[in-house]
Amino acid sequence: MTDGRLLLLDGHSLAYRAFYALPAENFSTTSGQTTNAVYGFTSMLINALRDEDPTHVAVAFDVSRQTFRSEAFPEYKATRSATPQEFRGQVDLIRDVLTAMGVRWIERDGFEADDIIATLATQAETAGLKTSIITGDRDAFQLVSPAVTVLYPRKGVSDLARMTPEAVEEKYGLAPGQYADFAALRGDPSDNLPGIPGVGEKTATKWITTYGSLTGLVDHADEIKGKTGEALREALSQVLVNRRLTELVRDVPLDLELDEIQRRAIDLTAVDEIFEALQFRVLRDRLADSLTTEPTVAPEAMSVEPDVVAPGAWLAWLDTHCADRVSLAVAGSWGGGTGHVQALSIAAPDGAVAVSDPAEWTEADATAWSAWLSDPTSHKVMHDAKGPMLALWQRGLDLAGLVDDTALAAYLLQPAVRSPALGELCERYLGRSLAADDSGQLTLGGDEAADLARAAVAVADLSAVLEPQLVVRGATPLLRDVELPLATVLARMERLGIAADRDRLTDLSEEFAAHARDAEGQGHEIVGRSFNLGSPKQLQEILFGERGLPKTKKIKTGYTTDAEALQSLFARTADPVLECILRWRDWSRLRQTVDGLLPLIAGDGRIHTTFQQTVAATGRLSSTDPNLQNIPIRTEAGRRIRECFVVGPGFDCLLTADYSQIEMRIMAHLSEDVGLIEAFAEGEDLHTTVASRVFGVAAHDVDAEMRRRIKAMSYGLAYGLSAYGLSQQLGIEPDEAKVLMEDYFARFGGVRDYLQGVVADARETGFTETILGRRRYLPDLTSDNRQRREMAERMALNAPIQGSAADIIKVAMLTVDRRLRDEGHSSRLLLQVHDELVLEISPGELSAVTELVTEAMASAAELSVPLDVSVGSGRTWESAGH
DNA sequence: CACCTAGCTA
DNA sequence: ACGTAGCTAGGTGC
Repeated sequence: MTDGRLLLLDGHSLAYRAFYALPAENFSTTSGQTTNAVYGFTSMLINALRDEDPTHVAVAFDVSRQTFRSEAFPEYKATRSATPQEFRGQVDLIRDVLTAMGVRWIERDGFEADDIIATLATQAETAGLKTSIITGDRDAFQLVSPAVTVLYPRKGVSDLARMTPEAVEEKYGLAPGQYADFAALRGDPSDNLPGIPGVGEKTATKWITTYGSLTGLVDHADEIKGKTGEALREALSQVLVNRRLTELVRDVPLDLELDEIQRRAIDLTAVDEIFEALQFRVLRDRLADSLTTEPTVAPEAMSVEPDVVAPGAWLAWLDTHCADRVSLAVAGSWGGGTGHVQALSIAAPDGAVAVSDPAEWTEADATAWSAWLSDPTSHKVMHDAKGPMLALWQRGLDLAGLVDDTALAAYLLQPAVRSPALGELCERYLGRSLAADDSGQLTLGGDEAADLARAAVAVADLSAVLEPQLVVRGATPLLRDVELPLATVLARMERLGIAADRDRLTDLSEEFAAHARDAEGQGHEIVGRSFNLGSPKQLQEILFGERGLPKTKKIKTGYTTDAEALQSLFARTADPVLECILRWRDWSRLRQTVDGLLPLIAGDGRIHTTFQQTVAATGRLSSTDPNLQNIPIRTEAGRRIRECFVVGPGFDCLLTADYSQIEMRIMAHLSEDVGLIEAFAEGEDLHTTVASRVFGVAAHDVDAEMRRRIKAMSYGLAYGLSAYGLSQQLGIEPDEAKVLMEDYFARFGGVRDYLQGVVADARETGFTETILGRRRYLPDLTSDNRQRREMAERMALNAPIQGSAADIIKVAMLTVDRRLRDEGHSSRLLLQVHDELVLEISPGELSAVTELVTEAMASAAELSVPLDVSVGSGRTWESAGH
């Protein structure tokens, strides 16, 4: 039994921790039973069973306050206030949970849970077991040894400090064996054990380390000088009483063999029953996951022997094996709207696998491949097909008949997992490793053919595993009708790119750089020496050190020097260096943006971004290399960068079409708030209409400030804005912001009810959902860590709104793309910027395409308010904007 | 190379 | 601690 592991939990102390860590209002059943302590305890138990993977497990409880300690020292724990009513019943529920989970719990009259734990840990050490103890009582630190670790909840119920002998030494400067002596000297207010006046942890540690132990200290008590020495001699008898109480009993008569606390299989039916009664849906799933999720070490990759297909034999091979749905893996590279195919691999449903190098194709092979790839009735499954599609296009090969994409499928199942790389999915869903690098772009290394063949097989297996999960989830239409066809539309947009005015960008770069140099020079002159304006560290030294400016908001590395802080400093001190820094930042930022774009202008004079379809947890797209979704627009100089995105040769103009206030419209739709729906129906300026209702004045009496506040409030709502945040943004007192929010909700109560409902539902189900059923899982909604929990709540507020907007514009893009092609237009979609589409318009097509785009966007979803679209056109992105 | 700060977009 | 979702650049310290 050398590799046995014992897990011990202190039932009462952990339940107490949970009771105070988790807000009771978030944890009660519909019948009114408070469950925060049960939840927190059970959560810790499940985590520990998963993380410690014990062979033996037991939970110890205190029986009553009558113990040998209270007999020896009547004041022991006498100041503990009465157990709160809502806590008491929960201990019984915890016992029920333990019974259902097959975990033994132990209590003994006259002893505390810690004594039982000390006894079992001692027995286990003798028997050669390693022990992990989870307790909120620091007295257990005395048990720590090479064989015994204490896991002490640092904060809440999920953050455990792993107290090994080294950790105890580091934290207290003591060996675990000295802890009881130390605790006796320090005293313990929560146990009502008096300490020594003037002696805290520092002095206690010093004495113990100097004299080795309490006995050693007592022997030399007379030598200790000063007030603390006197206090020690005065309190000596109390300290010795304390010492008897802090020592844990290691030989409680338990009448229990270690065999009896061997971990048993969990009775899932019983667990389901009690978790159902406690309404612990999330925990149930977590427990089920922890039982089914297999080893952290991925097993061997499977071995695959691809067929060797002779040159000229591909037509026959494809004919024989590829009638049905097959998986296709491509090795190569792609990005920036283009790519290169190195090799292809097919895994057919009949088990046949083959790898092909296009460089070795005969003419007949090329024809066979081309026909098969472009045949929409030959169904293919791929992983992250958008990139390979670009590479295939580059070779003149078209791809059709794509019926599944495992990257998109995995993204819909778990959108919060960034980059569903094939290797990771293989380990997560198939429990085996894949010999491909993390990028998902297969590189042909050592045994290149075998690697690629393995990828093709993995894609087939993954697709088979993911598909039923999507069906259960109801996400199949989202994959089949939205994400999958969108991948092709995005690939087309990436391949097209947008034309850039290189000369103009070059001029801008020089001009912006000159302005930046100017600001830099002035800054150096004011400070009297040269320094790096781009270094927050140097700025801090100069501003807060040399120039003695008032400190700004604290950040990890000191004090912030962000624009907002510097502006407020300037308002107070008028220090001219601040103005130089801000000016330098503005110009160098613009120059940076321009300089980032210039090298990305391809040989065709166009910039080809890459749209990421599987990174944003809400369902949005993102854009990289370069990011064309954050091109400046707010400032005049910034807009000059937009002027460098131009219509390409042979086309008439660019057209931009954007949804106005789409998020507020979605809010009106989802909340069904009558007032907000009416406000949109009126067709007047939304924020003015809303303001007139909140402030109870006529629309023409709404002044700019009123409108500004309401606009900020409306937008803030969709982000989970607090009264404090609103006050910060508006520059008003928190109280005033609170009143504003109350007034707002008095008029738009449906919005408040909806927002509250979203969070409550998400806490219950574990996820939020968009209008197309796109989910976002938010396990932190039940976190005991307040910061994480509140963050998750804000995400829950925002995800359905931002995500539904993403759903809508994706549908619109599909319609626009399809209709442009179906109706014979050569105008084309180039960019998407969340609520805006940018198109390049062929001569003579402007009015038809304007109508087409407006119509497609407005009808992309049927909401209870109209979807308003505004369009503009011009020779540049800037002049097409509005 | 990873992290932080800063700043741009919707 | 206090408004969501992204991407990129430069500085800093390992």
